[in-house]
Parts: sequence; structure tokens; C-alpha cells
Amino acid sequence: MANIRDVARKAGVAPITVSRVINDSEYVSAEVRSRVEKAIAELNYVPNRLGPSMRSKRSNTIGLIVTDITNPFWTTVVRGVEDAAYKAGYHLFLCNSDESLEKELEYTELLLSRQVDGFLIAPANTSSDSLEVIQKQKKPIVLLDRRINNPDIDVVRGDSERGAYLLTKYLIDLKHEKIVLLNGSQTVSTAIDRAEGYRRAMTEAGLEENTNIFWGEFNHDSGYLMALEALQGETRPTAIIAANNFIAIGAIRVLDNFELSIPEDISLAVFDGLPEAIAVRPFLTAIAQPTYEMGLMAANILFERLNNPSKTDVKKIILPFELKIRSSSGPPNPGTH
Amino acid sequence: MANIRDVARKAGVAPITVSRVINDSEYVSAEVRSRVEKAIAELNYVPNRLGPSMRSKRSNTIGLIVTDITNPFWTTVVRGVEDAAYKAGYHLFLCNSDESLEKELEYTELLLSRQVDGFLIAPANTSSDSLEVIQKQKKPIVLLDRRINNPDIDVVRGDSERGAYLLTKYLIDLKHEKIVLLNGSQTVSTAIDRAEGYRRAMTEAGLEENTNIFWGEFNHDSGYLMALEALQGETRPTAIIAANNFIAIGAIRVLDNFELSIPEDISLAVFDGLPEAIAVRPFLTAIAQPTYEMGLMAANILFERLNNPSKTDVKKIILPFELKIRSSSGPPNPGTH
DNA sequence: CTGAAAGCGCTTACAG
DNA sequence: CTGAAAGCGCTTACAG
Repeated sequence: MANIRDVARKAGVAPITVSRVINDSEYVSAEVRSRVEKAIAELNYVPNRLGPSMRSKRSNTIGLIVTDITNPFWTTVVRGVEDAAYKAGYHLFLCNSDESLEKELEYTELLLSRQVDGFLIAPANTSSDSLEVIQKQKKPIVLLDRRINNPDIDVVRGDSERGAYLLTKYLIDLKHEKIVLLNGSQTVSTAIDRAEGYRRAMTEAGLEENTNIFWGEFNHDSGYLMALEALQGETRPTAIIAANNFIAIGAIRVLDNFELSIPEDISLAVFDGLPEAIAVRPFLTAIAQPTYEMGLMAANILFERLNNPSKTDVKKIILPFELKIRSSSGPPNPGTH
Repeated sequence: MANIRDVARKAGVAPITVSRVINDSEYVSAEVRSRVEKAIAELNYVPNRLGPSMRSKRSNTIGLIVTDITNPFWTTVVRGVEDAAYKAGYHLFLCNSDESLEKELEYTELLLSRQVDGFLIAPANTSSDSLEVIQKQKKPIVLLDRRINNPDIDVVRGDSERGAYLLTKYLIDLKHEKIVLLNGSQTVSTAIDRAEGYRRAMTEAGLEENTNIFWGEFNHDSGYLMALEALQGETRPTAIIAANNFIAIGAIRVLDNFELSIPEDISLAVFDGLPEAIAVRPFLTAIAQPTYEMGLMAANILFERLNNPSKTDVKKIILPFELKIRSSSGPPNPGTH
């Protein structure tokens, strides 16, 4: 693998002249330029960007940490980020934290040592050490979808409180009274906010004594266990809200289990662009966010900040949820009970 | 941002001693070690891995180019790759080629200049320039799911020919005779192989005169257009095979369009782990591959090769497809016609 | 229009 | 057990 000196030698010029040709910078005579280009082609020379990165302290690289790219919510966010990065000339290090603070911190330190210019993170927890570690290195961060106990960090997130309020109210308007929320962990802002919105809608409707929140994790197994408990309790809910699509997948495993003899007409309402897979359920409501745009916006805010490090206004972008009814048959209400 | 010299000065030692502490290499007296560790902590020192990468010509970084991470098939492959990379201490640059040779080549060159150690690529085309460019730099490549006109490159792929054969035969056994294949492009190996398997099953059953292959692209719009053409043709098929899940999504847009008055009992058969979304269709068959394992295996073959550059045996791993029947109601056969 | 020197942050190889 | 020198591949800043 040839380096800039090999090319320079072959073309009979100095390395800096090769550099000028590569970067189209300053004047190089046509004759010298073509000699250099010939040498580059003959040697299959590919400039090593680690050199400039060392000097300039800019790698044009960003770290992207989501909890699990397998979740279609994050998949689409990541695609938005990647498209923005492609346009802006950045490259992406992709990491999955699996909702683990340890893994998140480990990735953070590795990415820092790789000299990423900035971070896009869906923090595993409202109080994440990773962010402080990054801030000590004065690298910009934009949070994805989740708030944090730190007012100085940019964030692009969905309006989880209002989303939960709308979804709950929608079920209440359909005459549901026994509505249960299968939620994520108390340490994740989206779960906290979704509980808040759910509570507000229940209270407004005079149903506060029916408020029933299960706190679990954003994964299949937790959804399964919470649904099992909720449905085997004394008073069976007529509607279940799953706080994210992974919880919904677990809940569906319970709802579709014939042996448990659970009535088919329990309504399921789901956050976060559920793979329509689940439209198999007779009564389904989904509420989702513009995830691709979330990725695009977050990435562009980060690049903006990298280009204008002096700007200090903190950006808090809150995107609306959109209600999507996907009942495959019949009305999603508890009238048949 | 402190560097190794700052730490050395603060601890009253030479930079090389700091290096030894960071890397736990060779003997450092306990006293000196603790002085260095104290200085590291006080200065929030994070070692810059670009330095070692420059010297060693190893970045511990790999380039991953898939066509579109939004496709759940690739999402899962990517997750497998990422898990393998995490364990092996590698970091991943994620790129989407969108089935474009130009974008693939552009990414390839950028990744080369970033000094990735190796590549995992789902090539956009059976004759991809990108691969030659990479081979000139003597960097290892493992192909994901797609063959190429080059016998020397490792590949981990699904057995598309046999998968298509099985899926077609399954439909034939259900008494379907008018089966149409909505396929990808003639330049992508999975499309070529799926056409081959489909043809073999049709011929074996004496249905070669019914063989009907549409060549398009692996995207929604192409699936929509091909399905439209197939269903509005003279003889309506009783079964449609979609060569990948994006084509299936387009086809479903046609099948579910009431205005076109297309009979509901047309059977749909789909490759590549369709988001079960589509189980809404009354008659659905899906055939899928172990995608997560594909990612894991491909990554591990790449790391193996990086650790043993001398080994030259080419690996061609072919993974089996698995048939999954997902009819939501009634038998998926054309008996009702 | 072209070039020699210095330095980005590390670690290998050698010396003591 | 500790350290001084050299070099990985570039480009900035200066000189001519």
C-alpha cells in the first residue's frame, strides 16, 4: 500500500505537491498535476485519512449509540442519521447498548479514543455517566428520543407525554375503563413520560382509581411477564397499552396463547411504529413518531454544532406522535363484554 | 484534551511509561503506576487510538455496506455483525448503498481511506468494481448473502436456488399452477438464483409453459408495478411469489386495493423474513434465512482472516432456508377458484 | 508555482 | 524497571 512519499518519488515531486493535487488546493501546474495523477493511478494510491485526522483533530466521524437496531423504531432513526451523515461527509460508528449502562459507557470510551467528533445517543438511563464522560472531552452530543437529567444537552425526541395522553384518551372515548399500561423502566424518560400522559388522561376521565401501571423493561420477555400478570389479575383489563413495540410483542405472545383462554376482544394499543405484523390482533391501535426525520434532524443539529462550536443555544426539539388505527376487524371497544 | 505527554509531565515520567501503564504491558513499579493513574484521572486523559493505528496499520475497524438497513433482513444481519465485532474488539462503519453501484464504490473508497481493516459487503451487483478496488489494497472481504463473479472471495449466503425451489414446489403441491415470480434485478445473484429454483420446480411439475418471471428491483415501487402488471394480465395467477420483502410490500399494496377488484384468495409467498405485518393477507407463506447467524458468521470469518492473513482457503458458506406458513385463515390453495 | 521542516499522538526497538 | 529516538502519513506555515 503506497503512501504519499511513494507517489511523490514516482512523480518526481515533493509530498506536499501530491497533497495539493489530492485536495485540489492551491495552484499546481497542469503538467505536474498530470504526472502526479499518473503516479497515483499506477500505485493504486489511496490517501490515508488518519494522517490529516491526527493533525486537524477532526475525524469526520460520529458515534451512534442506540439500544437495539433490531427495533424498527431505531432502525429507521439510524437510517435517517446515516443519510444525513452521508450528505455531510461524516461516517458512522454503530453501537447497540441493549439498554445497559455498562455497555453504553464502554462504547462511549472506545468511541472517544477513536476520536469521533460527536455523539448521537439514546441513553439507557436518565442519569447516564457516559454523557458526563463525553462532556469532559468537550465533544458535542445530541440525544435521541430520550430526555436526561441535564438541561444543557441537545435532544430530538417524541412527545411521549402527549402521545400517551392521546392514546389513552382514544381508548377511553371508546368506553374502555379498565386500561392497563405495560411500561418500560422508571429510569428511562420515555417510560416516565408515557406513564405521566396515561395518568393524566385517566384522571381527567375520573378513572384514577383504575390507573394500573406495570413497570418493566423494553423487551419481549418483560412484555410477556407484565401481560401475563395483568391478564391473570382479579379484574381483567379491556384494553392494554404497550409502552413500546418490544413490550407489545411479548404481550401478544400472551394474548395469542389459547391455553390461557384470554378473550380475543381485548384491545391492544402500542407505541413506536409497531411492525404491522401485529395487526393480526383483531383490535389494535398504534401511535408512532416520525422516526426517519428524528434521525435526520438529530444528525443535522450535531453537524451544525460541529461547524459552529461557538454557538451555545441548547436545542430541544419535540416531535408529535401520530395515532394510527389498525383494527383488522370490528370496532375496538369493550361493548361485547 | 490531554495527550500522553501531558500525563507524563504531570506524573514526572516519560511518555513511554504512561503507554506501558495504559496497555498493562511490561513491568511498571507499583509506585510509578499509581502516580501515572492519578495523573490520567486528573487530566481526564483518553488515549488517542489514531496514534497506534498509524504505526501498526491496524485500525480495528471494519466497513459494513448493506443495501438498506431499513430492510429487516439486513437489520438482523447487521445486528449479528455488530455483536461479533463487539466481542472481537472491532468497530463498525455502517453504510447503505441503496442497491447503487456508484454509492457502493464511493463508500468503499471512503472506507479504504479511513483505513478499515476489512469489509463486509452485500454487493449491489454481480460484477462490482468496489471489490476489485478493495482487493488492490489487499484488504479482506466477506460477502453477505450475494455471490459475485469472482471465485476468490469469501461469502456467507442463503441457498436462494433451493429456497425458491422449495417455495415453488410447496405452492405446486397445493395445486397452484399459475404461479408468477416478482423478482429483483438480473444483476443480483439472489434474484438470479431465485429465478433458477422457481424454474426448476415449475419444469419438474410439467408447468414450464406457465413460467412467468418479472424482473424488477428489490424495492416497494417495483413490487407494486410488477404485481399490477401480473394481476391485470390475461391469465390471472393464483399465487404470487415475491422475491424479497420489499417487493412483497409493493405487491400487497396492489392486492389490498379494493378498486382493482382482485380476488382475496390469491396466495402470496415471500422471501426474506417478511415483517409479519403482512400476515394480514389471508394466504401467506414466507421463507426466510437465519439472518442473525449470517451476520455473526460472516464477521467471524473476516476476523479470522485478519488474524491469519496467511490462510488462503476461500470460504463459501451456504445457509438453508426455512419455510414458514403463516396463513391467518383457510387453506392457501386455489381450490375456491 | 514548488518544497523542507515540524508536528499531530502514539509505540517499537534499543539502550541503560 | 525506565527512557530517548524514530517514524506511522499526512498538512500547516513558512520560504523561495
